[in-house]
Amino acid sequence: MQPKKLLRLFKALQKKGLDTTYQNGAYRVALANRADGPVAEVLLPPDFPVEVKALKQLAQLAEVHHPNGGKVTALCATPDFHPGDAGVAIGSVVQTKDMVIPAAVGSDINCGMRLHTTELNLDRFLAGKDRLVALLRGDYLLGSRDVTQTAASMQALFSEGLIGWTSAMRDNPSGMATRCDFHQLECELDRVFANGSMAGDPRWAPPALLPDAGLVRDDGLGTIGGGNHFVEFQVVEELLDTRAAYRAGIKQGQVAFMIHSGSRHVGKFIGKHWRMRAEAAWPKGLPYPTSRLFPLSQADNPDLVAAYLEAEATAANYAFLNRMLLAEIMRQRMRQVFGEVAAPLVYDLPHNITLPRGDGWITRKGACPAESGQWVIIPGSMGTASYLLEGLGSERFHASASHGAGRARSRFAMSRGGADKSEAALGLTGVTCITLREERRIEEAPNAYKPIQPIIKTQQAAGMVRPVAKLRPILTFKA
DNA sequence: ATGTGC
Repeated sequence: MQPKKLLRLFKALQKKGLDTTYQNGAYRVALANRADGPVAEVLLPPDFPVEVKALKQLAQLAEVHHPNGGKVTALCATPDFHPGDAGVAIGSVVQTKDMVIPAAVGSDINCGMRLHTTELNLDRFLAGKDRLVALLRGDYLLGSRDVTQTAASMQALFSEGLIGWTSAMRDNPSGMATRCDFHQLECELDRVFANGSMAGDPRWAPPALLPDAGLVRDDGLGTIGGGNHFVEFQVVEELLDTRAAYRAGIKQGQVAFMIHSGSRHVGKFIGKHWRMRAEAAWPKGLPYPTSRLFPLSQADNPDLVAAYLEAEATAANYAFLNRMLLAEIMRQRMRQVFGEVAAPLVYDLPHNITLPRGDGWITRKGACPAESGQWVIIPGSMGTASYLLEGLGSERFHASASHGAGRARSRFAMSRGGADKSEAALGLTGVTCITLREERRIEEAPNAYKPIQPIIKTQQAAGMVRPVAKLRPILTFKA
């Protein structure tokens, strides 16, 4: 969208009675029609496209409140902001007091990023690339991974996350876990957000994953998933903050790998269950919110709020293990091809999660936590650079940052008949992407996404993040 | 996001 058109949109919002001003690179919108209503900061690079639908969804989110107590106290939108399917835009950060909104996270609970460096340089990597691809193609795309485990270790995972799972698995490993280096995994727990271990409970997990006896064959763990999720080899192209890079253990010219995935069907199950629960818990006799975004109120039912957060944590724990196992598959195959190559974890973080902050909660949907000193990982599309950054804890943006470039064109727009599907038009020139289905390459092509550079620059200028390293893609796997 | 739907 051109700036003029964007301006017209904000003028239209003003006409609706919304107080709208432009201050220091962000549109500041007072979104609720009341004096104490929340203000939304919408950070956009100059001349940047944004969909009206996404802004309408943000305005809708601002209006969520519970008649028995609970309201939205502030919102912001990151520059990769785009419309979401479930009525909540991707790139929404919402601060709530005395309530939580299950729909604000949605189904992709603890979708997030994981970054590893490796000891390999580009030449050594390229020499083994074909063998590695042959092995990984089977692991990632054909379903041959083996993460069979006991119901007890699944329970430990759901209730205690990675700490629970590693201690349950290390003395009696099964499946691919027999080849895991548990000492390494435990040493790396402090490089996972919240140690990858949140307070969950197996009672919220899909029952099929928790049989009374015998082994669990779960077909979700160690899988990439669809959409923008990927596993990718990259090379560290440029260090933008050498001191921070040293702390992260990342060196120029190194081959690295990055993982973007979430809680798969577990998050879908838990997310859907709790959107329905929140609807059922809405006070009888009162009109439904037209947005159908139902909050859970602390004053109305504190146990239900606690149970929801526990359920979200249960799915989050599963996502942490999913990304850890995707990385383990990578390490195990790299050992097969290159011998004993170290591939240490830099960081693993969620960008789809509810967390306590101040005297309320922050729900980020497609936005990274970026508290002061926290690592932030922002992926580009499969043809463009990804970044490691450091959070600066900007209060104006609720210590948050974007989670990617943001979609510019829908999957349908990319794949429909008549669309130019040449490599040049897709922006795929020089990109090696391994997919099971050709349509994924088209739907997820670089030109389906907005440019990453202005998104990073704008957030840097706004004082949200400091870039540490730029990573260029070499080889992408997409399911 | 989801072995799904435009």
